[in-house]
Amino acid sequence: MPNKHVKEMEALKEHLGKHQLKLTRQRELILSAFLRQEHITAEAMYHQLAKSDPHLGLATIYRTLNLFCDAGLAQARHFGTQTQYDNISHKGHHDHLICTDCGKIVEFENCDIERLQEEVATQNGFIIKTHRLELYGLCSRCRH
Amino acid sequence: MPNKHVKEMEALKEHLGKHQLKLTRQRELILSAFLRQEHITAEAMYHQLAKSDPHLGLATIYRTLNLFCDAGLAQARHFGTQTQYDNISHKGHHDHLICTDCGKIVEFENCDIERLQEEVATQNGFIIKTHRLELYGLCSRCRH
DNA sequence: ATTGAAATTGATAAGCTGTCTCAAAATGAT
DNA sequence: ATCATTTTGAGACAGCTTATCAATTTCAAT
Ligand SMILES: [Mn+2]
Ligand SMILES: [Mn+2]
Ligand SMILES: [Zn+2]
Ligand SMILES: [Zn+2]
Repeated sequence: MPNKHVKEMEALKEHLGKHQLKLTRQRELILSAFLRQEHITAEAMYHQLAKSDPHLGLATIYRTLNLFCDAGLAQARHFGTQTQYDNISHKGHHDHLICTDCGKIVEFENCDIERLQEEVATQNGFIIKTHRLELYGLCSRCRH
Repeated sequence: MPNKHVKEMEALKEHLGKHQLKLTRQRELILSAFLRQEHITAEAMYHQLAKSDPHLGLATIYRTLNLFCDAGLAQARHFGTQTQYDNISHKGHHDHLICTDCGKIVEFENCDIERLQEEVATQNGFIIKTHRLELYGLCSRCRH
């Protein structure tokens, strides 16, 4: 576990402590791998980790990534067919631009859009809990 | 087929003609049922139509609703677990507010948001083809 | 109206992603 | 060190949608 992931490790431990959950070798391992990327699917991580840990089960990966979501370190996104687990440990809320050709994902944040969303909700008597904004198109390289 | 659905029927016929597809009793039937609602799942329509047509297959419903998507009459949305087929025949693009408590869905359109989306895309070198904006929360009734 | 190539249908098998089950192993409070 | 509790791994299972394929229907050309 690299030194730079200490803060996230602490956050996980705090969540575990609050919910009578245990810290296992697998959870440490998966956290370390997870924090190295921005978005990853359970299967992709399964294959990635199989090289060093051939007996790590896919179910454990799913369970652990979902645990990270509960702990506020990850967020599940549904860009394509498989769930992408988004690393939100060191950044706040954000939305995505997705290239339908090469799969490139760009994260962005736009306060004006967020404010207008609240406005729309208020006009309709809603109180927003979460939202999902995804822009699909072609990135600069795939456009040509 | 009610008289008021003639325009959509024509749109479907045009799509069929352009793609060497045939007009069948099932397609007419499913179109008629589809146009009576704003959003519906394939299974919901299956059960709805089973009352009058017990032999209409679920696969045919799926195939036909996907055909409507190709023809521009419908749009597939993924609010929950099942695909919702959105009737866009008589309205343009729109986004949704969804109550997580009672499932109520409100459609809205906000040009300012759309414009800001284009801005974000341009800043990142993207050209938007489609987008998805969903606001999840509590409606006025479920808030209390 | 009849023909016949091509498309469609219905029943069901299969596919895909993700969760559940459960015996064995690991954890950690005492 | 003990031992109740949690976790793991392997595979079964579940939910939703698409693929398969023989039988039927459509429709353009007689
Ligand atoms: Mn992200
Ligand atoms: Mn709609
Ligand atoms: Zn691209
Ligand atoms: Zn509600």
